[in-house]
Amino acid sequence: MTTTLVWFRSDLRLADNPALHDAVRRGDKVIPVFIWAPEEAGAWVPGGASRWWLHHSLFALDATLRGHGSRLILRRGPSRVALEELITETGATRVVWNRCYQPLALERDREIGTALQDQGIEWASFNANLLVEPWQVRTRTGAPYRVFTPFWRACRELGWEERPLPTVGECAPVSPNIDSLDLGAFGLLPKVAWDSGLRVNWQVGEQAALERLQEFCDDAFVDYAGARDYPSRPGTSRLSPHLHFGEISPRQIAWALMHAAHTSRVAGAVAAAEAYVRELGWREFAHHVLFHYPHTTDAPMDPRFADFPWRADAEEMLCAWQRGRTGYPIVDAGMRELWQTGWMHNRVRMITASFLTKNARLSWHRGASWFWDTLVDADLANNSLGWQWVAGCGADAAPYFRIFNPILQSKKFDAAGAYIRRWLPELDALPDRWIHAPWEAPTTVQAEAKVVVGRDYPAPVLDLKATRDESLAVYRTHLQAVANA
DNA sequence: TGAAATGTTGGGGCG
DNA sequence: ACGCCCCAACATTTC
Repeated sequence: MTTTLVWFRSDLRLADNPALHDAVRRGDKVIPVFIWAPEEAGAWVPGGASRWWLHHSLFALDATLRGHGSRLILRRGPSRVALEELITETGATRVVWNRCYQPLALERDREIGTALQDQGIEWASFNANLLVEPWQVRTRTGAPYRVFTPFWRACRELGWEERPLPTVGECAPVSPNIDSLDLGAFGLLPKVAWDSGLRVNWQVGEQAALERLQEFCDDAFVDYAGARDYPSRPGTSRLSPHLHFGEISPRQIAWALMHAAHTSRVAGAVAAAEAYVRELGWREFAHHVLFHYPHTTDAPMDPRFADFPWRADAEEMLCAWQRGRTGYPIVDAGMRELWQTGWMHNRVRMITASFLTKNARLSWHRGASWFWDTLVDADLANNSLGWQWVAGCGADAAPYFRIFNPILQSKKFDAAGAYIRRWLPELDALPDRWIHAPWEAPTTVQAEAKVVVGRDYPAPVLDLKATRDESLAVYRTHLQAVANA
């Protein structure tokens, strides 16, 4: 009987897991393993919130595997060394994994594949985490896509009709002689307990992911298109961290949603499901772009922005933004939601990112780094694409003149201030009329509400109109200069 | 998945 | 009744 190492990475689930499924289907003796090798991620070592999630997800995966008669072997990297040691210890002759697409992970996996082959170890990799892999679609000229709409059309034409794989059944036990590190040895949990907000907001693991999907399919998704833009409403699926760690696959989500839509009696259910699946499409697009343009984690995709004059002397501004102390309630509410829960509503991500890159004119990279460290769903492909999109230097990016006005956005999408009040309790007593721009409230109103701007809540750190005008001028001048050069 | 500036239209107040 | 002005509401252009 073949002993097979199933190398878990970004696929911490038992259902719709092609690598695991393959090993079990063949009747191999399966040894599930996870290797903690943060140094292999280069500059993008998982941030604090991601590590917190990973800890709990590994705990959950081990528990689930134990329910199936197996267990998860934990090892420390380098990945290649750890795998080779395990091969020696277990007599495994085969290694399987599901593909990752970050530039450094791809390189590592390629090297490991070659090394295994040289040692006569069979290996196989599978697609578990994307509807369409980056090399599966090309433009007519054979180039990678740089624009979302044609990319998505090509993906739809390709189709992904295959039904998700079922969860695996009973697995052979893993010999007690095989050592596994204690999960605690990875040091993933914070040294100081800043994670209370994460604990109360999230249930980690495959089971929780499936429950959240079920909940979304049962009711919320039919209102998705109408509710997703309102941060105080529970209109989004909140599946992003589960997706990032592979506790659930995009195929499972797309399949479950389309099934729910086609059996729903609600008019427009299919259109609603498609609107959601389109967002999965942006995730696919981000992976496509990162695969073909691997430098875009750190450099702008649009070369015209290589020497863009981002503000370099605005550390105080960055700090105010990070801590949610800009004086603009919708921005601060978002940044505090992020800090406390490891997540931020997408509409507010756009507002806060526009504020940082367009109004404060700080580099998108500064924002990307902060999100990377604080988001539980931090994902290299999505994060790089999203920030470059807002900054105007990415693939299919927002044009430079698209600048969000946080006050208008706030009035439009949080009219009653429910979201603001949830994250900025100090503004609770301000009437709706003033909640979006507290500094405009008459001093008597401020006193009445016990929120004096400058004392209980920051005065605005920048002038919206002045920074907007300045930013437009800088972008225009720069792009003109580059065009003439 | 923007916002501000500028242009156009049409109803109502008014002499 | 009529022309004129004002301005809200909407449309278009510009960044």
